[in-house]
Amino acid sequence: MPRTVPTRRRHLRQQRQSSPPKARVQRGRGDANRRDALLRVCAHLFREKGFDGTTIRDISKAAGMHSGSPFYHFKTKQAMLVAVMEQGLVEGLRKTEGVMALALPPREKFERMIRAHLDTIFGPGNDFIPVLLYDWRSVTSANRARIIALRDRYDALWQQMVDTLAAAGLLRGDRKLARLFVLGAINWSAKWYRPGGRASLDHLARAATELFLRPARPSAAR
Amino acid sequence: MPRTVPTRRRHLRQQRQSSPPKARVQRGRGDANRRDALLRVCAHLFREKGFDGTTIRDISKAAGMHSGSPFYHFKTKQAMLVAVMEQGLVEGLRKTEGVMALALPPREKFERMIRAHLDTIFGPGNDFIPVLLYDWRSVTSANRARIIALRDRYDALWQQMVDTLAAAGLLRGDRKLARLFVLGAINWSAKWYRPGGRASLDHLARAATELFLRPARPSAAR
DNA sequence: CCTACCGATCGGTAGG
DNA sequence: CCTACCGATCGGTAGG
Repeated sequence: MPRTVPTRRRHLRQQRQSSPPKARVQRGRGDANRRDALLRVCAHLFREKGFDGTTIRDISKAAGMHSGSPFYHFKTKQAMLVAVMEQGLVEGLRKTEGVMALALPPREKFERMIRAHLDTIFGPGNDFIPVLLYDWRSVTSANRARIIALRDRYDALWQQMVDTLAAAGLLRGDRKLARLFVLGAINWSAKWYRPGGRASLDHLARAATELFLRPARPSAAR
Repeated sequence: MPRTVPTRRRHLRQQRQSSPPKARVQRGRGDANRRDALLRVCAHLFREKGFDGTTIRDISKAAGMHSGSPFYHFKTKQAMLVAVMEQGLVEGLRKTEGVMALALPPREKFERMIRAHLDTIFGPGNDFIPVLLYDWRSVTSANRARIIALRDRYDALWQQMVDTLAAAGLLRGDRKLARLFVLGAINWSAKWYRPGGRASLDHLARAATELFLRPARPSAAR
């Protein structure tokens, strides 16, 4: 792996120090790539070993840096955690909005929503949302608000989906609790499902749909 | 809080050292009480701050001891974690077996099972199972087997419940996945439910039953 | 991003 | 269980 243009970068930093404070992401293109790679490493390690269980030195080593270097890209370890979660939510939100926008019957759309969510959890390199799901506890209270705002948008999409299903008679019971139970069942799969096993993600999505939804009312029913 | 009979205890330890190795729980009744209290403290703190996020000094302070003292009761911090999980499983298992033994129609029994599981998660002082649910990652591979064995018995009870429901036509889809989804939905509630809020645990159990089970077939159906 | 380093903290232990 | 303590490690920083 070639270390890209170190001279240029050092030059940019000098500029930054002498110029008035102008946000911080002023570092040039190579830095942004490096930061992304570093963030992927963080997501992967946080998922595997937990935030508290992951060392700056773990991260540095996995990213091919020396132990002090991650702090060139992130101010603190906590900032790495927050960045991981935000990136995960932004991507997941984009994907979920895409599915919600499809013109599909409720049942098919529900299955696609679940499938998309499963991909967010188990897709290759998708370690960002799992970190959110399992290390929320480690997020400082000062940092929670921004993440919660994104998360609320995610929940709103799912609530909309559940309401549609309930209105169509495909799902019963308290709608808000239904949303929480459905998402919980899927999120929990991160604990037991391993990609590459017998069941595919398609199969999981199908099984969840069968479990949660009633058959389309044929003629009888209410 | 009176410090109970320290002289007696010291005496017992002397004996233990001069006698042949005879397991380790030979410490007298006062010690056992103290150990239980210590374990409750561990469970509480592990649940709140995570295993990695909890310090021996946190534990010591909350238990009213000095920093080296917990190691009189447990060999390592890891041993505390394992003890917490095992105690949680043993108690949960006992409770669940009790419900399974009841002579009830499948639907009612399912609701009771869920209610019992919710109590295991949210009941006052019940911090043991939540630690198992959220800090499995911190369990050393050498210690996993014993916990898994207990866990398998727990899962077997639930599988039996789900199979009964499926046979009665109250639940559809892959049975093993159904068990995982149902338990996942309930387990996940630890993330969002807080006791003392609007909804009671009874309400949760009812809502989950409504969501997962179909209405008893009235006359039509297969 | 590397080098060299620091103060704080952590799990654990000896010895009583 | 207390006292006194240790070696290791950790997040983070100055300075280039």
